[in-house]
Amino acid sequence: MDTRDRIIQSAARLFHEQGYAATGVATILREADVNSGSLYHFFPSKEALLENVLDSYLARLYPEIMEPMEKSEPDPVSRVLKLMDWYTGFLDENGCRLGCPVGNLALEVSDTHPQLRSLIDRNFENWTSIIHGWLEEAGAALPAGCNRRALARFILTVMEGGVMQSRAAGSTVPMEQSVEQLKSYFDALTRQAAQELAPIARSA
Amino acid sequence: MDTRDRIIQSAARLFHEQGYAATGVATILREADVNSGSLYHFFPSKEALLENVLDSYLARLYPEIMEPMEKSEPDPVSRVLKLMDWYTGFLDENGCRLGCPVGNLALEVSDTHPQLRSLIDRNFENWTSIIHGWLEEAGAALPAGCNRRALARFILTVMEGGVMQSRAAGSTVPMEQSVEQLKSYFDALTRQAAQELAPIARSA
DNA sequence: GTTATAGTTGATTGATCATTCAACCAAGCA
DNA sequence: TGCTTGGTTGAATGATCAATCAACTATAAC
Repeated sequence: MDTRDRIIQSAARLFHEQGYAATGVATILREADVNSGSLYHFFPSKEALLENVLDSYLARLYPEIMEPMEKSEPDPVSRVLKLMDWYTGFLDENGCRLGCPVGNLALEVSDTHPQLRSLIDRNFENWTSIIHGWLEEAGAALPAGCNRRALARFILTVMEGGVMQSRAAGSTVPMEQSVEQLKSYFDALTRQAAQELAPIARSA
Repeated sequence: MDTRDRIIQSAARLFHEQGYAATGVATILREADVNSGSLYHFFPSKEALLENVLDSYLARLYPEIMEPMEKSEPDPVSRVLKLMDWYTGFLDENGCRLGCPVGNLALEVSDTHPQLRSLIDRNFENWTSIIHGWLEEAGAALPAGCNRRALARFILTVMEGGVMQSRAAGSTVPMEQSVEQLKSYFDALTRQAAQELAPIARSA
């Protein structure tokens, strides 16, 4: 890996573990085994470095997380449910630490750094668009009148909110309970969709 | 207001606006119009000061936000829906900035400061317990088998996740869409509860 | 009036902060 | 061989960081 990529990788890891403000440039330099001059040769500032970290997150979401999901699970609704479990598992594997690198930055820098805010937003939009695609792919498995864009947003909302509480609790319980509720909502939606398709059938 | 309270108030405001790491003690001193010796007379460290800020959040949630809600809206289900709108309104009034002071800190310091993490958790638990109480109060308006504790957690999850995305987007749309979905879930639950109460009646 | 207690003052500490820069080096090309 | 380009070195900068502390003041107790 070349110097530039090594800097981005180290910065990404440290920003994720410690946050943006709490991470010193000196620590990034040590971690990447690079001198300060090299870092400032590639990036004009610490903020610009974070911009590149966010760019790399944006570029990697689909090929590294979403595309493998598509290949391992053909049914779009099951795939969405699987994704929820994947996030819960990720949280568990890390002992309820770290969480979402983009979400962390969203709350830390959105108000004070407009440029970064917009890049974070693009990351969220990208995530939402992919899931939106899956939900459209689900076709009649979801109710016809269901706002699938809003539903995709809602899934991200629940993932981020659940992760936040689980990190604070030091336990996966809040995340699991949130996912349980979201799945119960999904159940209601798919049941409604099934009824729309077969309006004659009735439950006892 | 005495010196100690002035320090806590200024610290709370600045931590909320800029984050914990990004806020310097010198800025707090200037804001509170206090000398450093005074601050360190009351609080042994910046971290201890944040602990007191979190204590004050914990003490103020019920009397300042939840109790007024209870007094203005007697029906517990309507009250929960009203609370969602209240958070959306708060976000809007602040131009999609600030967000939840506890949520911000949860993502910034949970991993690195165990003491603070536990205090943040207590704030979330407090919030959840109050809403859990409301949902129990709702009685048969919700399905008998519904996990009301998990549902209370879920509402907090959606609030925090929605606020995060709205701050990143600089727009209330993500928050509104998330609340819309949550209300639709609530609708499904109350409809189910109504059916449990009147099992004979059927829809066309 | 004396003495203790609680709180205030603000200069000072050494560490760490992000950033700069002149010197240096290796590879490619003339 | 000399020149250019892209990258590296690491000491140095001034600002800001959290925290300290000895001196000082106001209040209350006796």
